[in-house]
Amino acid sequence: MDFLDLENKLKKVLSVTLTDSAGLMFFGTNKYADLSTNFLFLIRKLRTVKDDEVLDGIRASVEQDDELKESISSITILKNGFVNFSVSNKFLENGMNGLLKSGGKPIFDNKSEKVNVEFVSANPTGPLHYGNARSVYGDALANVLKLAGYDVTKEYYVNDAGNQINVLADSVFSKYLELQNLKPLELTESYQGEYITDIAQEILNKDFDKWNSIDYRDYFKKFSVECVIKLIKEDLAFIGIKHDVWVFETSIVEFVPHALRVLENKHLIAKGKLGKIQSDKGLESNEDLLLFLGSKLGDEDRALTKPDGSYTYFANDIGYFYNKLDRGFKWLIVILGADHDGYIKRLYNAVTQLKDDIRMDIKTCQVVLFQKNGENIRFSKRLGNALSLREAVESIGFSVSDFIDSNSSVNTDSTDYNTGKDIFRFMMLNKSLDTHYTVNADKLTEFSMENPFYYLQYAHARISSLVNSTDISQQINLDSLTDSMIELLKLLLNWRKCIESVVRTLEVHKVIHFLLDVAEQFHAIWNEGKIDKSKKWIVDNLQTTHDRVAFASIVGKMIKEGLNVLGIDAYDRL
RNA sequence: GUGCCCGUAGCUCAGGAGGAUAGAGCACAAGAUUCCUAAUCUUGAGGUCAUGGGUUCAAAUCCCUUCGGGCACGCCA
Repeated sequence: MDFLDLENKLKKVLSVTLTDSAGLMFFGTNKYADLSTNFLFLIRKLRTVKDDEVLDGIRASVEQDDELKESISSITILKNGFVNFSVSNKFLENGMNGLLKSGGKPIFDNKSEKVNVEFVSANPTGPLHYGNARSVYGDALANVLKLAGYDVTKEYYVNDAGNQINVLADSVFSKYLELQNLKPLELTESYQGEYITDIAQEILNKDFDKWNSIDYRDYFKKFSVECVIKLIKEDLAFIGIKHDVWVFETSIVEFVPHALRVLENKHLIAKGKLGKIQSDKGLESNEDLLLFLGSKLGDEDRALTKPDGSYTYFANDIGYFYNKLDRGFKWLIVILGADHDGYIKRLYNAVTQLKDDIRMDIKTCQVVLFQKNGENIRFSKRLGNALSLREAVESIGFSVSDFIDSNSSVNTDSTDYNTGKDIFRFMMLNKSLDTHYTVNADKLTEFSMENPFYYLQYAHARISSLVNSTDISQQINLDSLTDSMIELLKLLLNWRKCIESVVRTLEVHKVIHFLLDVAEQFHAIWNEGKIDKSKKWIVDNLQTTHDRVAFASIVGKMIKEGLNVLGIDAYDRL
């Protein structure tokens, strides 16, 4: 039993007297109480009541439920109208020993619902760049959902069928010619960057001269995409991401007709003209196209075919999501870049029409702005001047190493950790996806050393040093804890509530903020012990010491579990 | 012009299914360690929550106006 359970139980009891429980809210541990509710405000709206009578009513309800009765020690109503609950020592002690048993891991029922989380899905035309930084959010979100009992699949969709793949193939081929001192292609559009040369060189090393004479494209496409995907996988591994499934656009086109048939049966497809033809791209003729009638769903009509009869990207996407549903997923989550914002509406409209009783959430991440010398940096993948994801991560890791080397009091064992990856993930997961986040490149060191990352790690390291020297049994007595420790315990009992909130809002950064709150209280308690010896974790009394250290171990495990869910290591030493 | 996101302390950002005196880190000022890791803690200063209206017992939070910034507005992907 923790605060999540307590709330749910109280909600059930209290909503009986309300016609509509939608507005019934609970406020977690605050300076007024362990748990508060706006119940009285709501009941006042329904009828004129006397506060005391409402209070008696609540007390009577609580009395009738054994668990509530045991968990709640007092209920009061303040003049301003909040109903405040205090929890009993029994609740705290039971909750604490529950946490001890579960080892910091929030326990949820197995929901066994299949969830697909698609993220990154960058076009396979080059290594990942800094703009893909926020993809770790999708990774962490998938982890949290897994923790909350869902059957989660992390997926990457590879757009290996579009025109930009032709551009990639041409770029590589052109470089391939150049390496042989032959005349390169004259391309209006091409990808630059070392990796293009690397790929071309690799083909050259294999002595594939024959491709000069016949249609080179198919071969160069296939080979180049393979190479680039390898690069992308390495980049992802570098920041701790591994997708469960990679789906190729070329492999799902067969599903497109099936998907379109479903929409057709719902009269959402028709032949027609869009009437918005630009005349400068050789598309003067306004031919009849297959259209998705988004106008029926609050959007605009969208083309499903091109004049040559082939499917548009949109049509292929519908086929792809049909395929996802075909694989049994009930909840589809997609993390897109802000530049795909205008695409969301049509995708959502089409996909949610494919099947009943599914849930779809499309989240966009706003751009991470990168500043150097006080100026914003713009990147272009085409020009090859993009700061790569890898460079960004390494630069963080290196600045940390530099600091460690120059500071003799620091234990250099920490170089065992992939600090760059960990800090990078922490930075990205610490902010809401909606925020327009600015990273100052000139202050990467500052970001490394002054950011809350180490604050949190330091708490974990301190706990590790305590726990290592003590054997921990299965039982902790509440009496052994100081008041501040009990306050911290109350916070810990909100852990599942935090996870539940992430599941509801899909906002992973709440996890870090929760952990930082925990660390803050922990550090404060630690320093109390410096002023008052009786408040230290390790004291003269053996039993007290055991109980306190055991409690600290819960805090440590929770921090570790929380960080691990986010794909970040918890450090035992700094 | 239209759509989405944002505007909270000097800076970077939390808080946002409405709720009690608006928070953190950095930067700034002053303190704390003979003893569990001072990468810590305590205290201080710093705010018209962009603006103007509306809904409500209650608005940083919800709705509308205006202003400012970001990202998009193809039969490309």
